[in-house]
Amino acid sequence: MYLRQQKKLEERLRTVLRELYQVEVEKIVIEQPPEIKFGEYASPIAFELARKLRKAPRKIAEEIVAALEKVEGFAGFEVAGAGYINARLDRGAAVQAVAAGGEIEEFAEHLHSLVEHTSINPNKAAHVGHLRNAILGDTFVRLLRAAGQKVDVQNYIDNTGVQVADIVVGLMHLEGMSLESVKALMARLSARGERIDYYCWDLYARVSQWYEADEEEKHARRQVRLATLHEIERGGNEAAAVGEMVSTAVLRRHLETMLRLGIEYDLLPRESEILHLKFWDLAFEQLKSKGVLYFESEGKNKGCWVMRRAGSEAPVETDDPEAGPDEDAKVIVRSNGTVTYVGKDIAYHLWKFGLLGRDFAYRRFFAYAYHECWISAESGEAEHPHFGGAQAIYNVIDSRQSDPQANVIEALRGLGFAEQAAHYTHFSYEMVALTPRCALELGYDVPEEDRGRPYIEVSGRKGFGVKADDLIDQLVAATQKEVDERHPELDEAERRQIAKEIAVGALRYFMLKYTRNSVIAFDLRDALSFEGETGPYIQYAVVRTRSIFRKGETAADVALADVNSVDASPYLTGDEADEIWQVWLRAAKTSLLLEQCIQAAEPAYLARHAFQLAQDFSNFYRKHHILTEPDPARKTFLLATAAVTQRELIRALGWLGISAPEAM
RNA sequence: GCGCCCAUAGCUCAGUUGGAUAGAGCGAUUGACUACGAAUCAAUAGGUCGGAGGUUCGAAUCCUUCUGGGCGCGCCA
Repeated sequence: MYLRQQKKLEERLRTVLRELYQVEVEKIVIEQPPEIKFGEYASPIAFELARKLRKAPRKIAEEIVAALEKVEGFAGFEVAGAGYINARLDRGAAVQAVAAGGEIEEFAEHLHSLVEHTSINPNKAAHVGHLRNAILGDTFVRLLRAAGQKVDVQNYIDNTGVQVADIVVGLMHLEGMSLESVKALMARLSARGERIDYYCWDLYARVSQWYEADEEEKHARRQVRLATLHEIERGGNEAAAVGEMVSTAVLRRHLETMLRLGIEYDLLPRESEILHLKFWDLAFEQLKSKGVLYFESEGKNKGCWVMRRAGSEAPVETDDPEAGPDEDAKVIVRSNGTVTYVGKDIAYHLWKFGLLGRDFAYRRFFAYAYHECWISAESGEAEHPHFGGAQAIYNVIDSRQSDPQANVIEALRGLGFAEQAAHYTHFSYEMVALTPRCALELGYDVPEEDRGRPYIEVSGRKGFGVKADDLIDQLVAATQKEVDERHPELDEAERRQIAKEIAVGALRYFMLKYTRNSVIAFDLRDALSFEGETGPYIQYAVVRTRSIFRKGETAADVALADVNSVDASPYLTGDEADEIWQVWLRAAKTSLLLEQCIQAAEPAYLARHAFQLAQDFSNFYRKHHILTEPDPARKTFLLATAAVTQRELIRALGWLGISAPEAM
């Protein structure tokens, strides 16, 4: 409702400005006044026009207000302060509109989008940093779908990279295992109920140390690593088979971990197929023919195919032979003929946009309750969904990779795909780090020089960090304890279900409440908190509304339909009424928030909005007792207030991937 | 050396395109369960928005510069 009225007001203002002053204003700024008593919308447009029209802002505002006359849905307009134009909604009409309209008001373009997130190297357990990535990505997927977009969810698997090679080195060289004994190890772990990704977490840290441990052996050990990597890339040998087996098992564990948080994928494209299906060869031809890549015959990059780095100045046309080569250029093909990471990424992104001219084969990999997750393959099933060929893509990748991401975009633009480049979003976010205090509490050795730092980066290589499953386990244990104490009357299965929902709500909200470019200095105590600005606080508000309808022997949808027969306006004026109106106003803004979140690629806005609505409701709930209200018309209205809160909170929580339990 | 990000209450963070008196949560102090569930609510204290200039009717927000911190910048992936 709020967004629709805002657009109406915008249009009306535009018309008035045209008629009064013959001016076209590109952007009409409309905001919410600092206090609800000033109305629901405010525009400082008169200030902006003051200079152009050589007139006092207050005078302009008065003229505009006079010209606005009557606009449907608005109670009136007035001038305030030095020249603000304030608009008041017709509150009674607004309540009816909000109660009746449960649908999303405005849709962004109906694009076919592709969101890639999670993308954990399949060589160790997922940790808190990966959780931030997956939760951000999954939430954004839900937002896009809510806005009517068709979205494919992809989780890119680097199954042939150095990190997997490190695990293979660990198994085959440190542990002296063969393919058969690795199989036996996996069977043993599985029989004991141990997690393969946890085993790899420790092994990976050991291997990383082993490379560095002995100065004399260092070079030889690096050679082992490199040789293993090449065997894995080539395929068809024992190291590759071990890598394939272990990385696939770890990948399954990642999918299970994420499923605990309600996160699902449609496709797992793997690097092994990008290599073996020779995606790069096709991309290379395009890049060469369009002149994006050129062969360097001089300087430090002699013998390489390079491209101009994103953000660097276009080379000045010069005949000066002394100018020399662009030493800052990005190497895409090495002098030994192998392609770099960015090169492979360019090929992969051409595929994402349907511009490569080749496709993966596909196999079913993982079954969810309502759909299946597919994986790339060299040869696969004849029938499969269509993947790739998206109009817009979002890559959820941490901010440290902004340079390589910019280079991929630059390559697309160089190839003439300006439209695609414009719809390529590096959905970047800052890392999750541990506070030194938290690291110490978890039993890690923190070097003296690090103790004064604000935070310490999580590192899989060092085995330093909080594993995702451990964190979820701890959260579930903590919520289980609370639920058991509060609800001895419920049976165990119900209590377990509630505890799980609250734990997921706490974790997802914790990861979403920070804006993307703020580093999360992870603190276990904050993450385990269920009070204040947390997921459980919002869930609790919903539980309260459920309880009201249960006790009142009615239902939210009935309450929303009933308010139709009541004139709510008497209950919406005066100081006492402002806090009730505040609930309706906030509830009316969900569509606006959806639009803003998508436009800014920032889920945190919605997280905050949901919290504020829960807070408005809690405030209202304390002051106005619904079920004992003697005036039947007013009671109907108060019930509808609880109902609209419930409807909007459940919807917003759903987009955040958080469910609302029946009790808690 | 170059590039990107950050600095707002004791702590953790909001403040979206520049707009009215800079807001939350936690922590602190005080109060509220004989009414819909206290995982709650109310109240109080707490700020030269890192420093200095500038642009503007108006700056936490934009520009310049300095300080302090983080992250990138490879013929690694």
